[in-house]
Amino acid sequence: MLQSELFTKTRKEGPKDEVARNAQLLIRAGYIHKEMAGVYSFLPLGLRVLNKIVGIIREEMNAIGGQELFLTALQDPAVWKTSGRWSEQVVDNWFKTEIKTGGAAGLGFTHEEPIVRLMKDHIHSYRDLPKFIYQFQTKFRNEERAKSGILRTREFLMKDLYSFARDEKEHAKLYEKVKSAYSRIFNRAGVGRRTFLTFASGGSFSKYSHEFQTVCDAGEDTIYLDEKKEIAVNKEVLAPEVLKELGLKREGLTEKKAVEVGNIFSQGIRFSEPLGLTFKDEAGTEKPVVMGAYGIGPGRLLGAIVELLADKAGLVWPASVAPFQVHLVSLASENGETKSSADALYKKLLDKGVETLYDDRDLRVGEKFADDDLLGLPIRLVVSDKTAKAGKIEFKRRIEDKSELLSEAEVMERVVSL
RNA sequence: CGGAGUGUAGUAUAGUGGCAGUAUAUAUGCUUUGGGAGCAUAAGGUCUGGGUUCGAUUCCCAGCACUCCGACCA
Repeated sequence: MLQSELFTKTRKEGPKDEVARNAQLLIRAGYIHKEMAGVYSFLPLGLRVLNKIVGIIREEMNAIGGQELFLTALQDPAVWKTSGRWSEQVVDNWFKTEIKTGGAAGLGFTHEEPIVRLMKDHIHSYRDLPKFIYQFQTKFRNEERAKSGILRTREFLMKDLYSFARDEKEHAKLYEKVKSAYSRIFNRAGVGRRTFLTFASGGSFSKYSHEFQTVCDAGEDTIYLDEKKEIAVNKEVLAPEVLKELGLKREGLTEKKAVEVGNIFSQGIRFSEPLGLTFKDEAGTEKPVVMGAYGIGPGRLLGAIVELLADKAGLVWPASVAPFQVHLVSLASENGETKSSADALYKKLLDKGVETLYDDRDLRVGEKFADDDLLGLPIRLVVSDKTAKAGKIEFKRRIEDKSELLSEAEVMERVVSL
């Protein structure tokens, strides 16, 4: 894409109404726009990152047999009344609204109720199980306090996966599958080294749930991490008997702030029973389906990546989620020979399928490089009179300080293999 | 929901009970081109409503918005 045509502008200074580093940088770089407290729009660059993250999650969900669907954001009160979760006393962060012709609708904060009701039409026999069903859907939560930039918002995209199993034993297998899929997702998204499986409170149907916590100072959660075993315990369940059960020693744990980028939990028959999602087993006995629910917030994960990897100069994206792989920066004046060779290189990169943002703007070097650092694309290629004279192209990685002069063939080889 | 704070130009910031300033961004012209250069000109602003006052952007009250700390987070 031509940067001269990109409608978003970078800013030298961050907004005064944000403190969180993720929002500061993402707004400065033109990736997101704040609509209201806790409500953010994604602009072209931000949307590209978000879609990359969604793509990774989708691949891993499909790899374990997940089937994608798209439920509605508007929720029918009836099914929520059946489960008991329409009540403000039970769930206090609903956004509710009225239907013109009478009645009400809620904006979904999760989707167990509608998916269970939906699955009743399709699951009748043990032959119909097990199943993994998932979606990417905007969730609405009327948080009393939005904070931490895009890490905790009132409207956000969520990948929610639901598992349906015949019994606890089968459920346990599904649960483990998701656990490993999640590890792959966070590895691929570039935060794997600092993201840890964390034991958290499980609710009424299992002793623990599991969270995936990315350690960084911006995190809202406090976890106790065993760096060697690479597992952690959420502060909410930290107790001597828990540590004993998990084989952890208090002395071996360090307290860390972390962002909950994913969670997985067993739900047993909490929803299938009241809503009547049952199947007949081999003996013809009617049984409630055993469920699990598994969430990842792609937007929050995006924010966590920023928090974890960004530096003083700006954003830093792993290649797997970067909006473009290459930032081609032309330092040539308009309509010269050097400009032509930069244009030609851009075309070659596109022909090779290399996602390239081409800074073809007629600006001074300082501003161009400052923008380059801020935008955080993995590789910067510079074409200038200097490089043209040497018959080379300057190659620099965002995470390194050094740059090197390479031939076009060498450059192509490196960027195509990304 | 409890506590604290802040609202001045697109953005970021000064300042004052009496004509509201700077930087940056924007527009135009000239100069300039390896780390946000320079000169000139132009356009652009006191959150909303009430009160005190001859006069309020400034003081007071309310509202709204935003931020931070805490509580909450299925």
